[in-house]
Amino acid sequence: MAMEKARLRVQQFRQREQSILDAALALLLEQGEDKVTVELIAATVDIGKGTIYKHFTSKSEIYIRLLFDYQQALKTQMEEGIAQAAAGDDYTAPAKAYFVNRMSNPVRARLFQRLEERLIASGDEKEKMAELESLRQSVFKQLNEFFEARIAAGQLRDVPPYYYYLTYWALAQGAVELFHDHSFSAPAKDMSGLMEFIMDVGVNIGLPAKS
Amino acid sequence: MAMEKARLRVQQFRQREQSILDAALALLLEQGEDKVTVELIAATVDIGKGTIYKHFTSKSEIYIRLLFDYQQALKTQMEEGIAQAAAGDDYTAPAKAYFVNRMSNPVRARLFQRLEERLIASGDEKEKMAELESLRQSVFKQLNEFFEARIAAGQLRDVPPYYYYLTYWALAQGAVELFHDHSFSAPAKDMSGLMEFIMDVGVNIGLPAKS
Amino acid sequence: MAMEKARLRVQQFRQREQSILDAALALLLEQGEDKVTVELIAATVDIGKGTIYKHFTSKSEIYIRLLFDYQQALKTQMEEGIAQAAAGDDYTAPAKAYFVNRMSNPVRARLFQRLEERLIASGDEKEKMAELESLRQSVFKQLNEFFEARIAAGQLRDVPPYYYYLTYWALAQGAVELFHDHSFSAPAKDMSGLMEFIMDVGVNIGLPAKS
Amino acid sequence: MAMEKARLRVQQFRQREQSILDAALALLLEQGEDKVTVELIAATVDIGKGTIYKHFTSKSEIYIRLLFDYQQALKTQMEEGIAQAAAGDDYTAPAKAYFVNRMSNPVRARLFQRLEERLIASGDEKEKMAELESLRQSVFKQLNEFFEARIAAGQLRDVPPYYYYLTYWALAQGAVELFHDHSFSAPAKDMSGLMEFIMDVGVNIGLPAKS
DNA sequence: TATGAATGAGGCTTCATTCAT
DNA sequence: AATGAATGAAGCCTCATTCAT
Repeated sequence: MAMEKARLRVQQFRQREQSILDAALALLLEQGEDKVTVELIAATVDIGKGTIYKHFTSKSEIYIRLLFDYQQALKTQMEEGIAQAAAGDDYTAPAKAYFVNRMSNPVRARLFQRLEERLIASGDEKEKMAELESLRQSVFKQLNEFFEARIAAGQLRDVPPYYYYLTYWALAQGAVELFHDHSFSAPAKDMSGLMEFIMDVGVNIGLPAKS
Repeated sequence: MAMEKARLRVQQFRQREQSILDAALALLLEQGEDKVTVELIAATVDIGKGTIYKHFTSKSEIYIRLLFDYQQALKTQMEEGIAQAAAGDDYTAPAKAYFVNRMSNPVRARLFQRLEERLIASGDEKEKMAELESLRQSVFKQLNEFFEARIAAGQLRDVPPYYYYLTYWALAQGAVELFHDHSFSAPAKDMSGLMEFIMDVGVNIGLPAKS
Repeated sequence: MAMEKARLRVQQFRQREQSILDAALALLLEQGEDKVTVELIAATVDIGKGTIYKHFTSKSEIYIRLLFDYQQALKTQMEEGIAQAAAGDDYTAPAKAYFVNRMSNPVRARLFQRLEERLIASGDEKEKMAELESLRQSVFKQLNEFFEARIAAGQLRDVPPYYYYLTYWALAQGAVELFHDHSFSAPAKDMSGLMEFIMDVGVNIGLPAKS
Repeated sequence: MAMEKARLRVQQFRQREQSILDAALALLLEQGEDKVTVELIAATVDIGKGTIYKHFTSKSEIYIRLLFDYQQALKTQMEEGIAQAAAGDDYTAPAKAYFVNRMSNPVRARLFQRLEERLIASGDEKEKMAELESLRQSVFKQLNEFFEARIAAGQLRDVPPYYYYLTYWALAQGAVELFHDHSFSAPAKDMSGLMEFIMDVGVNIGLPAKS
């Protein structure tokens, strides 16, 4: 009975932690990094300022947690994409997985890019940032192997394998920026057509000429 | 005599204005947006902080001026590229012009991207921002015509013309980010090879299959 | 049976109280007044923060209890010293008792000095502080009588008796500070020799010229 | 004319700086270290909070400045005392100079003792603290020479010279504490008599037995 | 009774902008 | 016109104490 209560408490605590993270993310997406203060997050969750610091040691740590969660999800999706490509014959699966992840919420993709930079610039929490980095590197490694295999099989032009996924990264990142930038909403009313076009460019990179 | 003096004074005033802009840009490139304060700019130019406010009504206005100057230069280069393509037979000239401009100084490209967002987010100086926007739209219009002509000539796949230049924008913007992000410095030691690869992808977008 | 349980509980409660006091003192000595938070004390004793407030109404009260315990021990030692002086012929016993008490743990002596001041400054718990004061006054009274007797016996210069013990207090207190201050660790490598010298100065205060 | 104005400005700036220091010192003396906030200082001088930071980089720097000014004055007085002793035959001049300085304002003496500790504990401004230390060491050196000479002349017991001035320091410091501690105001109504008594103890330390 | 999550006043510091000289 | 001292809102973080469970 007492243990149940304790468990409940822990659960509530975790839920609140998640509320803070959710609120922080929502605010960041809506209002941008500069406008989001600890006080605002607290007010949004409807808790006291100090409570935030029971869950996170600093504002930076909130950001780190958000980054981790995002990176973790991305990694999972990428691995699924790679596995799918290895199993079947849809060689474009990793590329698509990446693109879909980034473009399913470009504002978010962009936000995390910014947050990470900011954390690196601030020099805070270097250890955590290193962990985050290793998470990413593990995905790179798998991509490297994937592209090496395709090059070896003569399915792609013979350039360093990272050319492929970094170009792809650039294209997706650029698409994210494109989507975000309001200047382009005027000419490009057909946003989803454009995104498909870009994705098509991406998945065909390095492929031998179509017949 | 008095008029000469006045003219001289006006000239000095203009020069000082340029010094402020130059110093601001240099500092922003070196130290990043967050570290550059009005005081720092003034100290760098070796003038009083108050003097800055004789030239610009706010810090934002300095940013706007920088953005204008950059956008103007970009426009000029793009127009040259388009003219070249119209005259000769290097259809890739506009694409290259754009890519070269962005990649010749990726840090700067990135900075301006950021500054513009920040200004938009802050809601300051909306009128000036609109002017900036119309500058960009004028380039878009020319690009639109250029690509429409090429599509009409059967040289490119028949998709809305803005697909081309926006995809190109995305690729270049992504390359800028790629260049900046330190995560990639590890895998990609051959940065210039990679950039060429990306540019190659860009200029070949929409071209019929190579033989 | 129920009574036994109750008694046991009371005993545990008392023990816990002592644990809190012990931990608080240890932490204060190790880390200094500023670094010791209620949370830290609770964590050290391995109890909840709230529990502390079942034993003490405030952080100040913990300090007060520590002061009391210390003052009580000091009083006992002083009374022994005075008794010894009254019985035998070692007239320096009270002085030595005091000095030994203070110097046996100068860090502690200093800490209590500080704590008391802080409490006075804060104006908290004035009643308790008055009690503490009366404890000290009772020692003063005995010392007064002791020195009066020695003056009457012509063994000491005829000045108000409190001159003696207050001067002695000052010397010991000064020695405590001296011991603490790192500026002096350089010149005074021979700390224990110095302390003996000071004690010697102390016990000889007011004595007739040596032959 | 312009230069005069500029000079006037600088002078006013300095005066304000001094006002801040004066106010800070006064508040520290009246209310104790814990109660003095940057905001309070600003309000006392009747300036904005931010203005403080035009004069000092941090709260710690204010404290450092106060410490320096005090230490400098003390040094000057000590050197005069030593010079006087060297010239004439009042060998007690240094001791008296020190005692007078400390006791002329015991609350202040105590405050500076505390401030210095606090700064050392915080680890802030280590360089400045080192300078302060060297200021003190220079006085020590002179005292060392003074006492060495007196020992060599057979005027004092042959113990390490620093025994003398450190014991003296301890006595004065203890007197400062004594003066401050309200517990003693009750028994010792004749405070100035007591202080004289203590000073007498001090200047006679190590002297051969009086005849 | 024991707990520890929640609180929020209060502290330090930064910096764009103003304004008197 | 040029200056730079002054301003104060706003941000992050700490910690003694309270209170619902």
